[in-house]
Amino acid sequence: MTQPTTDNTRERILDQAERLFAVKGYEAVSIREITGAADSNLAAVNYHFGNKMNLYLGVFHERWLERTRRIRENFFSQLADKPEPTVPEVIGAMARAFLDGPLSDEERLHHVQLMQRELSHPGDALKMVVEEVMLPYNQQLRDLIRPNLPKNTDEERLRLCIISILGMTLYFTFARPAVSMLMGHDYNDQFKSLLIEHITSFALKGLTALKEEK
Amino acid sequence: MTQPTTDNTRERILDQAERLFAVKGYEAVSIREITGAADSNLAAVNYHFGNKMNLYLGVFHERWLERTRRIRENFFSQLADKPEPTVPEVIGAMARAFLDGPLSDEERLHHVQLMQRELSHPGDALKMVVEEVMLPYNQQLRDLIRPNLPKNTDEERLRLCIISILGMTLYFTFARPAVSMLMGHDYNDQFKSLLIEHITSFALKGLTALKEEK
DNA sequence: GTCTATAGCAGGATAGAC
DNA sequence: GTCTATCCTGCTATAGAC
Repeated sequence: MTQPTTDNTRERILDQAERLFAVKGYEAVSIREITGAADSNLAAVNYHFGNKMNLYLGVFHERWLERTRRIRENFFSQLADKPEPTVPEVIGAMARAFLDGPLSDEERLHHVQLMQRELSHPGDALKMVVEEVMLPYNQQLRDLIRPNLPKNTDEERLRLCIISILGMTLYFTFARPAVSMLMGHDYNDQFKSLLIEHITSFALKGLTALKEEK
Repeated sequence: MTQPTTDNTRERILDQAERLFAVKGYEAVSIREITGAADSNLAAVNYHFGNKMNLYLGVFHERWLERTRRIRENFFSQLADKPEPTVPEVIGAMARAFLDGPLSDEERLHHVQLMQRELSHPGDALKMVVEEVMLPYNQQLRDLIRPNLPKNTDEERLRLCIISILGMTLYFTFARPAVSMLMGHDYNDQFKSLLIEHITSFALKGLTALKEEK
């Protein structure tokens, strides 16, 4: 009675596929493993998605994209009552949305890992990731920050700054095992707060480099 | 006559394995593909390395590690005539060593891609990468920078800054396709110079966040 | 829409000749 | 050290019963 009898199988497959693709990577995961974890039949993937690659793209279109929407909503809701947010407010909201936002720790990790794979080993989903998510999000961040910068700020340098800030934030997420080893402790709530604080202050100062162009 | 008749096959396999593992990832590459590209026999991998995973680890031990050594040497040689380098000199040398150092563009990309894979999808080589390379390199950077910071600088915050700077630099290397799309142009020499300049100034300013702890 | 069965193939690994 | 031949496993994908 909980579900209106609609395709539960398809959803379970998408859930498990996202998790497994994120953790192990596309080639390392077999359809057998996915359907096994989803408690469905081996043939279900081919029935619902045609083939394995299509399932992978389906994960991006039907799961990953929806998550980015939630992250972005969280980001904007933090700024909702601020018609003209300051730079630290913008950066802080961004870092919080990514590191402590609406996703569970596991979701967040999988989300960034999937993105990460496409960025460093471009595949069929990269174009979508960049054009539908990264480009618009980068632009929105620029537009929010630019009013607080000198009028003659170089557009190209501003873009580099935004990429740096996002790159830094992503890095702290996907390289979590390495960061833990380097810092000598786990990703608990206290450490996440420290990270958000660090990213905000580091990026805020970093942006001041824009004010001193010759 | 060029080579003293020693195991040329083994070396060719390592070369091609590194390239292919970096470009496609461990699971996506077959032994057949590697030995084919290396102009050697299918059985050569098993003869020289025992199995596929051992070849992968061999790539890290016999190729990847050697490259990090060259990058580090390049870094130190830039600072050789400066007994007490300033912060921008240290950061600039680091960025140059990574983005425009002793490696060819292709080598550099493969090098960072391999590292990237281990960081975001931890495997058998991660421990080695972190313990033998990242930990000591992070520490060396800290030791070079600390003398230029206030005495009471928080060690943990300094660590986070170093990780941020390296993360940013790595990001600009491995996410090259995405960065190109976001910036609207290619990675030519001019753009690399701009990147080095950007990283140096952004990181220099970012570090000033350490001076204002309450 | 779900399942079984199986085709058809590619993969890692090894044995044994040279 | 190199090569061929081969084993065996596991994969994707599909056909066809239910």
